[in-house]
Amino acid sequence: MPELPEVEVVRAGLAPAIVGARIAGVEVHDERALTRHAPGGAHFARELEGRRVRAAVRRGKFLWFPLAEADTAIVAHLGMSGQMLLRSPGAPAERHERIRLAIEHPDHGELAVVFADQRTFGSLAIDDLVPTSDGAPGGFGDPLPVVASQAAHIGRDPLDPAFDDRAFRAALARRRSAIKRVLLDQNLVSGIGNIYADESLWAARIHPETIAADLSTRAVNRLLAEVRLVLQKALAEGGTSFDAQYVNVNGQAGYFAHSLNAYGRTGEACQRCGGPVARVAFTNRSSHFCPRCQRKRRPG
DNA sequence: GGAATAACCTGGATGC
DNA sequence: TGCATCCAGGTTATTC
Repeated sequence: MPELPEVEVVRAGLAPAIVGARIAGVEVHDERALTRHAPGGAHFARELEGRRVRAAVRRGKFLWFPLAEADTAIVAHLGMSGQMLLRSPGAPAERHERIRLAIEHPDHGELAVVFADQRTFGSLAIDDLVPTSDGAPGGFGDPLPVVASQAAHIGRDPLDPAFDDRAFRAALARRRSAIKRVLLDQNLVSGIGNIYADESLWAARIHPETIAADLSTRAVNRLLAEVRLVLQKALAEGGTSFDAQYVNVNGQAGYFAHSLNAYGRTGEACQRCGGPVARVAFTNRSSHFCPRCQRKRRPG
């Protein structure tokens, strides 16, 4: 499931090939991949053909590719199973291929950027760039203070230099929801999904059902530090892959699944205390944690 | 405005 | 073997 590390691996892999490239052709195989682009496939293709890509940018799980000499960008969200793959021109269609961009790069020649998506929760769109509310760069990969409008509502991610730790602590102090739910709220802090929420809470020894406002300042600081460590480590290992759902632009899996301590380890011994890792229902998904060393604490 | 929940979707795993 | 059901989960609309 692509979360911040997986999306960043995709961005970093695409950037050398797509930045500076001219879009020579667009093939839309499945309009469901354009649910965020209301005018439809023909409009999407017409607007992109002949344009040049200026940058490859990410905030949280959103990617966008600003177009040169324009205030617009191609915005991409991978959803649960989206992939962006670099292929040779004329390469056979990928399974679940939805959209293909033919590009021409001044150094790398002709390439194909393939958007494939099994569960069709992901999408591409052409979107307006709008000024950031804080004047800082819109995301990683572009120094300009603009952000794709579809990503403007989400918070900055914990690895963003402009992330405001103090505002995050203040927001948590107002929330009476479980900390796990708050970590998944992209409006507050972006880039964290179910896997890295479980891993960060395990590392910080915080029970996922702890009310956010009940966490001490010290606990919130510890959690933020662990969130950053977990994301950076996952990024260094190429992200988390359980199956073919997440791969980099070359179709290769990441290695962080081998480093998980809580997520997907139901019944196994906790790497810290030896107790069994538990799995409990959490809204319409699951939480994994160690009941022995992630105890619910009294407020304060 | 905050909080909670359902719906969207496909394919692998599981049970009968 | 074949069919039905469950499960995975990011985002958003809806409801309270």
